[in-house]
Order: sequence, then C-alpha cells, then structure tokens
Amino acid sequence: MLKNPVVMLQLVERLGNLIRAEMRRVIGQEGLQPVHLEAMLFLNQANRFSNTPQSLAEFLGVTKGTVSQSLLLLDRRGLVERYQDEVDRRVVRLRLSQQGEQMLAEMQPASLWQSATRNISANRIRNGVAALRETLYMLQSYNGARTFGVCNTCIYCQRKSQRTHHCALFAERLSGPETRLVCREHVPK
Amino acid sequence: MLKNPVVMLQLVERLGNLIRAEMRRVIGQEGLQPVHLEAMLFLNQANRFSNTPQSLAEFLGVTKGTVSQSLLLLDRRGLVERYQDEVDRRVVRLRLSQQGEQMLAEMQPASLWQSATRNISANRIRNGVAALRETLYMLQSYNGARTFGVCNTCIYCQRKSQRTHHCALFAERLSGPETRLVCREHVPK
DNA sequence: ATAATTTAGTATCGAGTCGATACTAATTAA
DNA sequence: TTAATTAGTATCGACTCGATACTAAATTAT
Repeated sequence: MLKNPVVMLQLVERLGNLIRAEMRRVIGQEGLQPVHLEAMLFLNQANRFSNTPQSLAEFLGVTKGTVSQSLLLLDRRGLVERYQDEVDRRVVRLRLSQQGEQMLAEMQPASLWQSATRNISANRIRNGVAALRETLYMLQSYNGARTFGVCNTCIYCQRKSQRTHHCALFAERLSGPETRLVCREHVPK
Repeated sequence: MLKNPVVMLQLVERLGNLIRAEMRRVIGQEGLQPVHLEAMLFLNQANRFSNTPQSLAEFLGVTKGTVSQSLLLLDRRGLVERYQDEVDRRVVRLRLSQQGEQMLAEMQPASLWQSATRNISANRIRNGVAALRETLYMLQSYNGARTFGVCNTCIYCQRKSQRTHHCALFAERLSGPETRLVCREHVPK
C-alpha cells in the first residue's frame, strides 16, 4: 500500500484550490467568478466541433442548465458571443468576443506559476507532467468523461501531407493550427 | 521559454476541476457542497493551534464571513462542533463530531485516485510529488499564504527524546501523533 | 407521411457560496 | 481608562448549481 499517490492527490487538490482562490481574486475585480474564467479559457481553445454549450458543460462537469446561466452572464458582459449553427438549428455556437480575448490576454493566468516552477529541474517536471497526464486519462476513462485533448494527440487525426490533416471521425479537413485545438471527441492514442 | 510548466499548470487545473466535480457528485447526495468536504478534511487534520474559523478561512482562501456561514451549516447538520476557547474567550474551537468523522471515513475520497495511479512507476510519482510540492511552497510564499504543513516538517519542531517533540514557537510539548497534524504556523525546513 | 422520441438549449426555483459591510465582544496597546 | 486590534457573527446582493419543467429542432419508428 503506497502512500505517495495519496500525497500526490492532496498536493493536486491543494494546488487546485490555491489556483481557484487566486482566480477568484483576479477575476473578481471584473465582477466574475472562477467558472467564468474556466469557460473563457475553454472557448479560447475549443475547435469548431466543440464550441457549444453542451460541450462546455461536459468540460466543466456541470449541467447544461447551469452552463446556460453562466453563458447568459458572459453574453451580457460582452465577453462571449452566441450564434446559431447553420446546419442544425438547435445548436448554439460560442466564441470569445474581441473584448473577451483581450481580457484573457491581459490576465496572464500562468505568470505566477511560471516563476513558481523556475527552479525545478526539467527532468522532474517532465516526470510530473507524465504522471499527471496518465492519472488524468485514467480518471476520465473511469468516469466515462471526455478527455478534451488536442487533435494531434487523437486517434482520429490523420496526416495527409506536409500541411494538411484529416479527422476520420468528422471526415473533414483540418488545418495545421486546428490540430492544436481541443476537441470533445478526442480519444488519446 | 519552457512549455512544460504551463502544461503542468493546465493538468493540475484540469485534475483539480475533475476532483471538484467528483466531490460535488459524491457529497451532493448528502446535500453538501465541495467546500464543506474541504472544511471537514481540514478539521480532520488540523492540530490544536489551528482548529479555528480564522485558520480554516486562511486554508480555504475565503473570508471569515464566508467560513462563518459554512460552519453554520455544518453545525446545523451535526457534522462539526464549535466550543469556546478557555483562555481567549473570543476564539471558537472546531472539531469534527462523531457523525462527521464517520461520514469522512465512509467516503474514501482517495479510492478512485488510487486506482487511477496504480500503473504509474513509483519513480515517476516520486518526481511528480517533488515537483508539485516545490511549486506549492513557492506559490504560497509569493502569496504570503500559509503552508499548512505537518509539524514534523517544520523548523519550529524539535525532537526532545525518542517519543516527545517540542514546538519552539508555541513553547509546548508535542506528542508523536501530533507531529503528523497540520499547523497554520508551519514553516517548511 | 405522421407520430413518437431524442437532443440542444432555456427558464425558474431554492439552497448555498462568497465578498462587502456593519456589527459585537474580548483582548491588547497607549 | 481609553483607543485600537482581533475573532467571530449577521445581513445583503450577485452568482452557482441541480432539479424540474419547458420549447423547438432533428431523428427514428411506424
């Protein structure tokens, strides 16, 4: 019976809470809540198959009703735009507004973390990242939860030529930058 | 400019959110919120210098007013008991009730995590723990936040004999089990 | 083709978080 | 003795969140 995994859980939990508290402090000055920042960070990264309320709800682990409320607020504040899908007129598409993108750019949420990790050896961080990633995938598979990885780590992503890729699930062409966005249908290789 | 630290941040953030969502699912069945579980986990670990509303507020990163509300609820549910300090009659002492301890014991919050980390090499986990711990201490020192470590990793903790320890800050004797509890005055060696 | 079902999203309600502000009471400093 | 500080509580308003009930569009079954 190993104790280290439990220690790792406690560390992740504590770090997660600290990050959340820091978020609350920073974003609170804009009259927002942590979940609003999470949502904006997701929309900043989501590909065109994943920029919907449903997808956001799955990512955040809340119900679609809850997400609907949060989106109402983000819309009112002019940070997120909603528009109807052309093909399926039930679905709503989401994107950050110019103002939303600007706010995200100004916040630099990672800067504190950058300095906190400056003196840790690259090898240690590489190992840490590997351990965390493996844990994340395992946890997600237990839950039946989605992995929300980027396309270029997905089994459906096929390289066609130097510059073009192809998604075997949606049967659509993917540009280079698109392969670095997160997808709700992602399945890790 | 290294990318790995940012990846680590995103992983910790994502894992933290998953843990939180899982908490909400589990504890929600008791009509509680994630923060209530966090509070109970803290009280289960806090030493006799740290079992106060003020200390809990610092740990959770919220205001004392907020904590006061949460404690009201935990008290109403019979999960936490509040009693007055003998010496300083302003301060309120907190402890888990028998019922609170039982609920915590039945929940096994770490069990899913245990299985998720089963196949990761011990070395990788050790490195991950080291990287996370270092990051945590750095972040806390930037914030001026407390570290909330256990006594036996604190500069004030002195070993007197085989079985007895001594806290140089509070100038009091510590039993063996007490050196494994968390303290708000903790300063890492 | 029509009806039943499923799916995407919204609206509303109630309990709770959370910060801000204002307050009480006990302790400490001037 | 008075003033300032500290620990905690009470109240308010904006928001989260799940549950429930709803609309409308798309899909499936008949």
